[in-house]
Amino acid sequence: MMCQPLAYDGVVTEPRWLDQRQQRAWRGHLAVAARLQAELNRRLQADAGLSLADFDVLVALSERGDGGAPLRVTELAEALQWEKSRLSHHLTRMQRRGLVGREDCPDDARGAFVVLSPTGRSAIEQAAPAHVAAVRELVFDGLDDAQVDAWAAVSDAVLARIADAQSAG
Amino acid sequence: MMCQPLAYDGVVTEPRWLDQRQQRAWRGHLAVAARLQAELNRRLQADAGLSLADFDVLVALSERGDGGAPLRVTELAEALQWEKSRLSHHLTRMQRRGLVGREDCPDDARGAFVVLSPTGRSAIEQAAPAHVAAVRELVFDGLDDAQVDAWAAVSDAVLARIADAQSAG
DNA sequence: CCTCGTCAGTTGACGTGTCACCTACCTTGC
DNA sequence: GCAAGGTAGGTGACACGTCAACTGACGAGG
Repeated sequence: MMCQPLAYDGVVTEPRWLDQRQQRAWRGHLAVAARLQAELNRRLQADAGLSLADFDVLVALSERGDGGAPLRVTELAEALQWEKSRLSHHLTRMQRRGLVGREDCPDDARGAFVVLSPTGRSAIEQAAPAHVAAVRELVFDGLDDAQVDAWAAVSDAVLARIADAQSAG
Repeated sequence: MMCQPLAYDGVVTEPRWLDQRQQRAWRGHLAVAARLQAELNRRLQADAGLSLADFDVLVALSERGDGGAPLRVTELAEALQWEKSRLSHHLTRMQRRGLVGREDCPDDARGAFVVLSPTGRSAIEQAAPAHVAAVRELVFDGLDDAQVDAWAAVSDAVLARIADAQSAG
């Protein structure tokens, strides 16, 4: 990841790169994306020994609860919007650390279930409150409702354009 | 990086995670950060053989121009807001591909200059227009001026809180 | 029942990022 | 001039992501 605020003026002059206002927003977004991720990751690592990726996997698993049907790898990948390959690698690492387990799927011999281990469950339960607090502290405590709505609208607009580009591409 | 839209409701109930509006904004931000980075990276890779990280390094170098004093590694790290270790690794990889070179620094025998090779210069000059176009297409063509300003304001507010948190330790 | 296309999931190679640590050099104070 | 501490930069180990290729199982058509 992770690119950084740069003006680009040295290499891009025609057609004009971005106007002043756009450049400010763009650099802001890049900086926020990079630092927020770094800071949240660092805190989560420091006080729970988890990465953001671990956290997301564990949250997705714990949301099914013990009662529900166990999650298939592909379902989990869908929920996380991850590539299957990335998830497979990550599950291998998490399995090595005892956070999750894999189980055979009786209905489809190709398939596999992913299950939350007791260790994984207690890790996520311990980690979540501090993570939530960090997001509040670093992000939402500094924004009013109107800003939050405006931000969401921007995100929706950008996501729509990305989706368009990909379906057209 | 890159975490994904998740509700977290299963693990976080008290104090209440985020309200509806905050959750929408948060998930939006995470999705935008992840997909925009992925899409821009993919395009840059596909049509110029560069990663976003390569691009940023090359832009920073090319902004000094041939006339200016060559960049010290630490200066470059500062400009990019990268850790020195990360930059050192990345320069090694880029050097292997012939995009940049390192030169001894006469004033300080510990130091090193980073220089843009002809290959690197032509790579960045070729890559920049399409990258700019992609940012326009995916981001700014879908936003009006008010949205762009609002977005920048949100970024500034979040960055300020992150900076506060870090200086407070 | 067999085969051909597809699907679930894994693997290996490789580029990337971080942390901890190291070396070589500079600088300051004596 | 020299010891002590700081600085510039690099290195190795390891976690993470992506791409392409692979294995084995499913499932529809003949």
